[in-house]
Parts: sequence; structure tokens; C-alpha cells
Amino acid sequence: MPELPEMETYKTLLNQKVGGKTLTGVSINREKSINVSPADFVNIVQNERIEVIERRAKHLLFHLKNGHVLLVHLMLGGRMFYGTEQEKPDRTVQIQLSFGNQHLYFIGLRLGYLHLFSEAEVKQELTDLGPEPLDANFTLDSFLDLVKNRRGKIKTTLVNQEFLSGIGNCYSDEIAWHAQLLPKRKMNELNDNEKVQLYQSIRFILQQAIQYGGYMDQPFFKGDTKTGTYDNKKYVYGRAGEACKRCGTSIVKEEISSRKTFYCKGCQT
DNA sequence: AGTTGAACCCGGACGC
DNA sequence: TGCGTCCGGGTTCAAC
Repeated sequence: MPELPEMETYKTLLNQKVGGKTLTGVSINREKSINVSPADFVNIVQNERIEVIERRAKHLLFHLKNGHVLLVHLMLGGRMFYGTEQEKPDRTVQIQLSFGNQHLYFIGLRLGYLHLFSEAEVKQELTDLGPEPLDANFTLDSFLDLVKNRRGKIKTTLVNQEFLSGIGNCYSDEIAWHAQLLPKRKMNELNDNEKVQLYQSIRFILQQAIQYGGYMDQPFFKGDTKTGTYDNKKYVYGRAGEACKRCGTSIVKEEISSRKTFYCKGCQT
């Protein structure tokens, strides 16, 4: 499931591919994926130019010239592909946005969606999100302040979108491993050094994952070599039974707060 | 404030 | 090849 680094990668590539382009066609194959009637959706979106694509947490915002915004959340299993009819993967397409003979395909949307809002409405939709962990304003001091009243586990706190936005199941494990902390440790039981380390690991892991194009291994377009190269860089997530890259101990998989969690018993404490 | 559990959704993996 | 069954998992919401 795409998290911050995956959406950041999509954002960069989308701006290159469709930023400034005009939507020539819209095809809605699954009405549940949108929040207005298909007719209204087409009326507002068709022949409109996409000015810029922005990311907020795990969402993407397609800003249209007419002031409307397409708010995308891929949730689980959702993905996008850009290319011609021939290049598109052999998968069910829920929504298709066309730019001449090139199309942006939304695939695997189940709980994921493409909602149409005004600028004011979209702002309202995103009000409950916590800070962006990679924002320049998100300093060590602001992190320590944020953590002050937290008593939950590292794992559940990191994936809480109201605490920090954009971190999901995969990167919370990667961050805890990098910080050498057990995911089930309580926030309020961390000492100052551990809190500082956690902050630094959040920034490091997310930045590194973006640099490697995230871990979604399906290409965004034909010939895409950027997307998904973090997949074989992963330290713990999905590596149960494999050797820890730091100490060699076998990585374990355990359910923590009803979430699949991976960590190393050898070097995380 | 934290935790748990259910509901949402359906493509695709799996079993026979 | 085909049919039935069940899983995954971010988010929301209710209950404790």
C-alpha cells in the first residue's frame, strides 16, 4: 500500500507527464470511486487543464485550472499507470483520465478514491492530518513537543495520521529498525537520546525511500526505472526469516495492535 | 489518550 | 478451464 515516499514518487512523475496538460477525456468504470455523479464529474473535469499535482500525506491533489481539485487516495492495492492503450497493464481499470492518446489509469481502487472538491472543501478534508515529517518546519523541537503527551507504542503512534502524516505499515517498521527501537516500545518510556534517534530515523528513512522511488515495484510508465527501487533496500518489512542487515539475526514477523510488524530481536531494544 | 474490533471493498490468489 | 472462497489493510467509527 502506497505511503508517503510512493506518493511523492508518483507526484514527481505525474508533474512531468501530465502537469500543464489538458484532460481530453474521462472514463468512470466504477462510480463508487468518485463522490459526485459521473455526469457532474465529466462536466467539471473534461477539457480542463491540470495546473500542478501536489502531495499531502498519502494523498495527491490534482489542481485544475477552474479551481477544482481531484483528491486521490490509493488506499490498499491502488496504483496508477500512464501510457497508451497498448502499454497499460492487463488489469481492471476503475477510472481513466485521457490526454490525447496517452491515458492515466487508476487500477486496483477498492477503498481508494478520486474525489472532486473545491479548494475550500479539500482543505476541510485534510484538516485532521498531522504535520508532514519532511517539511522544513518539522524540526527536532517540534517532534519532541509532539511526542510529549504520547503514551502509545512506537508502531501505532507512527502510523497515526493525526500524529504525523504519511507513514504507514511498511515505513513504521523501517524507521523503528533504523532507530534500533522495538516497535512495541512505549513513546513515554523512551529516553531523550532515543527520541532524538527516532526523529532522525523518520527523516532518514523517508528521504532515502523517496530517493529510491519507494517500494511499489510496478512501473508508472513503460521504461520507468525510478519507481520501486527501494523494494530491495528494505531492512525488515516483508523480510521474515531473512538475516538482519545490521546484526544477522533472523527477522521476525509479529502482530502488534492487529498490524503485521517486522523487526529484529538482535539489535532493536 | 489508547486499544480493540468491525465495516468498508473486490481483485486476485488459492483450492479443488 | 472454471467455479467458489477468502484474504488484505488504511481509514473511520463506536465502545470501553
